[in-house]
Amino acid sequence: MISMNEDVWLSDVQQRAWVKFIAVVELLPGVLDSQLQHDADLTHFEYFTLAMLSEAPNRVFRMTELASATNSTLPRLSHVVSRLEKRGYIERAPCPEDRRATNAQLTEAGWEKVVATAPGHVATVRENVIDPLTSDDVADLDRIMGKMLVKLDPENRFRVQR
Amino acid sequence: MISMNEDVWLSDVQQRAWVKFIAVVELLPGVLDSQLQHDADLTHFEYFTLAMLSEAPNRVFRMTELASATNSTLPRLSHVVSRLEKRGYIERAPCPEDRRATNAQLTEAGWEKVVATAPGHVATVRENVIDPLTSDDVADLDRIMGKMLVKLDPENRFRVQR
DNA sequence: TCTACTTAGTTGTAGCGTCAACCATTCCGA
DNA sequence: TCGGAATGGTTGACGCTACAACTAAGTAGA
Repeated sequence: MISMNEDVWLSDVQQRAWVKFIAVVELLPGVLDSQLQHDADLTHFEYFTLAMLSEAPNRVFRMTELASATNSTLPRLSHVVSRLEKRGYIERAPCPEDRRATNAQLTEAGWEKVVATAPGHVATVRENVIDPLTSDDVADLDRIMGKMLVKLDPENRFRVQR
Repeated sequence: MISMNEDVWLSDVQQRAWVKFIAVVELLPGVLDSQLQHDADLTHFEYFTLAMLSEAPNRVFRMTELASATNSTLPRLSHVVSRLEKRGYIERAPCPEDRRATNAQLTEAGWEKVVATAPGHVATVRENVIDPLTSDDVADLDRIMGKMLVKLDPENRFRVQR
């Protein structure tokens, strides 16, 4: 587009990689969302929130921590937690140590929801992302995404192992 | 989560790659959107729509083709084109060959918008995606995303070179 | 040529995310 | 200890997307 000037646009090789990458970035969320919506009546973000809680000590997170772990803003998380609370998957409780803070606790029903939902979700991830790759590909993917994350998430809010 | 059973979840290596990858998939759209919103008052999808049109023969696409090229549904595209039309970047015209169809034509103002917006967008792509990678990484990224696309976009709606 | 089906596109509605405004609590310096 | 700033979180309004319903035009079979 515009010109192939290397200062303005990308080289052919870079361009081809970028076009494929952005296509995947656009397509993948839709695939994950439809499977979860269809099979569990959850958005991917809702599932991800429950999954993060399920891995936390005592299945509790403070809202700010949970927002960080899911890379969401606090308002977004607050809305989502409200919905999940209405459905009985999460309970809110004031944090004793800091009375400004709120703890989000995964309920038993929430835990069971994650357990019931995970296999289908994992199957979708396998089918679309992992299985098409060789083990060398997976290692390359890990390395490349790690490099991008340094730029995209310098504070490591997502708490990814680096 | 749940168990490390290989049939249900992923191996450690796969898990690490997946966690990083999904983090990038969540973070990248926000980065692209903020830059474009801030510098050009466009969403990434709006920019992408204009960019696809700018590369089309005569800068015209039928709505269905444009929806395919941008991987959007027709309703979504219709709304977006309506907005871009109000801003003078696109014009709609009935298609002479098939009177059901509508042609979306990039206007001169739309072309100039793309030309003015592209450098900042490309700089963002470079900074966050391309520059952190070696040329070997770029080649690996191209190969890996190509494999995923076979699953995610079997019809090649995105019309990516394979 | 009549009818039923398919294709192309638009519109309205409901739901989710962003942003700004707001309240409560805690921290910190004078 | 008092007042301002920073932190933690919620709420409401607005904008964008998905979904469903709808119109219009083309297609295919009897």
